[in-house]
Amino acid sequence: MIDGLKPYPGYKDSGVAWLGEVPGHWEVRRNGRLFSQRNDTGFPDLPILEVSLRSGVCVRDFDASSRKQVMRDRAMYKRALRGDITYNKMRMWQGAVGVAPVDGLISPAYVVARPLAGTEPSYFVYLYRTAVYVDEVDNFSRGIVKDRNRLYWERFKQIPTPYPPAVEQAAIVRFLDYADRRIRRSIRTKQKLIKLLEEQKQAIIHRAATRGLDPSVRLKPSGVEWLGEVPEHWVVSPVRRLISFATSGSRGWAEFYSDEGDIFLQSGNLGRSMALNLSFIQRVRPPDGAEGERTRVECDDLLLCITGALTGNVVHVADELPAPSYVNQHVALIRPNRAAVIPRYLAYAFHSQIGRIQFKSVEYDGTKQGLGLDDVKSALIPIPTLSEQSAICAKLDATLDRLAASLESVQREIALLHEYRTRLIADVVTGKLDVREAALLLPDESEESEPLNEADPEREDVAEDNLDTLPEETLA
DNA sequence: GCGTCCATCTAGTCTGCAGA
DNA sequence: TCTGCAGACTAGATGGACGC
Repeated sequence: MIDGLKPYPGYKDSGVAWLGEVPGHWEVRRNGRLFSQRNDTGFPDLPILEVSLRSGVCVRDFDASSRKQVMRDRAMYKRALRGDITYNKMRMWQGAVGVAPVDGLISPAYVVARPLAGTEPSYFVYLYRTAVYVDEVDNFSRGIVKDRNRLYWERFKQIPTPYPPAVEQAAIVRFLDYADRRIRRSIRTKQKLIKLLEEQKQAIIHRAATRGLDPSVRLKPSGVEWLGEVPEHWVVSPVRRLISFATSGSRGWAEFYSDEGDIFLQSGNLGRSMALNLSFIQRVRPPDGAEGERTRVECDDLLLCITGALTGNVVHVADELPAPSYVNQHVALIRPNRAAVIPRYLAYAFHSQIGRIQFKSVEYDGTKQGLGLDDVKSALIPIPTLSEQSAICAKLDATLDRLAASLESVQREIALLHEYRTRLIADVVTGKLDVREAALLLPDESEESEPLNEADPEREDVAEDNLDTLPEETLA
C-alpha cells in the first residue's frame, strides 16, 4: 500500500471480476452511459490530431514528424472538440487513448467519445490506460489475431467502468496530475544525471587515452589536427599496425539458426558500454569448414559494429564466452597483436572520442550507413608503452566500475519510479486508495507551471527541473 | 570484403469493399 | 450513402544476401 494514503472507509462488490471491490458510494456504469459517440465531419480547416501510445492526443506536427501521411479529403476526418476522448480502434488494447487538447480532426478510423454530464474525461483516460482495463479492452476487442484486434464503439460502450461521483473524479485527476508532474520531473532529473555521468565517463577515458596518468608529462604535437598534443614518449599508430587481423563476419547463417548450440553475435549484442549484451542470443549450428572458424570469436577480441545506427559500438571480449561464438557481417572482428597493444587499452581507445571521431559512420546511397574494414585499419590511435597501457586500463577499470555502479543505481531508481507511477494510478482510479483529502491539500493550479495531459513521462519538453517530491504525508 | 539492395518487423495510419 | 471491417500502406531500423 502507498504510504500516507489510506483505503476508503467502506467497500462493496462491484460485480465486475477484474475490478473487485469498489468504494461503497461508487457506481459501476457501462461506457455508453458516460460518453456518446461524436461523428461530426466536414471541418477541413481544423488542425489534425493524432493519438500515440506514448504521448496521448496531440496536434500532428508536419514539420517535426517523419510521418506526413494525410488523407486527400479532409472532409472525411472526424471533429473532436477539446475535452473529448479519442481512441485508436486498432491500438486501444495497447492504451492508445487520450483527451483532445484542442478542437481538431482525427482519422475516420478513430472513435471520438463526447463526455456526458458528470464525466471527467481525464479520470477515464487514466483508468483506460491501466493494465487491468487494457486487458478488459482486449476481451471486448475483435480481430482475426491479437495484433488485429479492434475496439468498436458498440463494444466500447458495453464495457463496465467504475464511476465515482463527479467531484471525486475531479479530485482524483487533480491528485494524479500533481503526482504525475512530480514523478516525471524526478525521472527527467535522473535522466540528466545519467547523461552527465556518461559525459564524465567519456571525459575520463579520453583524458587517459590521450594524456596518460601523469599530469606533469611533457607533451608534443601529435601531428593529427583533431588529436592535438600527446605525451612526448607516445607514438600515434594506425590500427593496422596494432592488430593481427580484422575481418567482418560472414553471411548466409540464417539456415544454421537453431534453438540451441553456438552463439551468433549481431549488432544488437554490442552494447554502448564495451560489454556484450547477452540478454538475447541467437543460437546456431555452425557450418563445418574454414568459414565458421574465420569468424569465431576468441577471448580478448574486439567486436566493432560497422553498419547501421549502432556503428562505432565496441565490445572487448574480456572473458570466455559460454559457447563458441561467431559474428554476422555487420560486426567487425578485430584481434589485437598483444606484442603491440593491450586489447583492453585498444577497446578503451575505440570507445573514447578517438574512436567516435574516426568511426563516425559513412553514409552512402544505399539503405545503410557504415564503416569499411579499411576505415577501421586506418584509424589513428595514440599508444604509450605496454606497462603504461596496463596501468591506464587498471585505473580506468577501477574508476569506471564506480561510475557504472552509480549509473546502474540511477537506472534502477528510474525503473522504480515508473513502477510506482503505474501502481499509484491503478490503485487510485480503481478506488483502492482514497485521495480526496490529499487532493484538497495540493497547491493551486496557478502555482503549477507545467501543462497537463502529458502521458509520456520521458518527454524532454519541459522547463528546468527540480527535485521536488510529493508531500511526505501523502506519498513515500 | 565491399557496396548495395531486399526482406522483415513495428507502430501508426489509410482506404477499399461489402452489407445495411 | 453510410458504416463497419480488415487488409494495405508508410517509414524507420536492422538483418540477410547478391554480385562484383
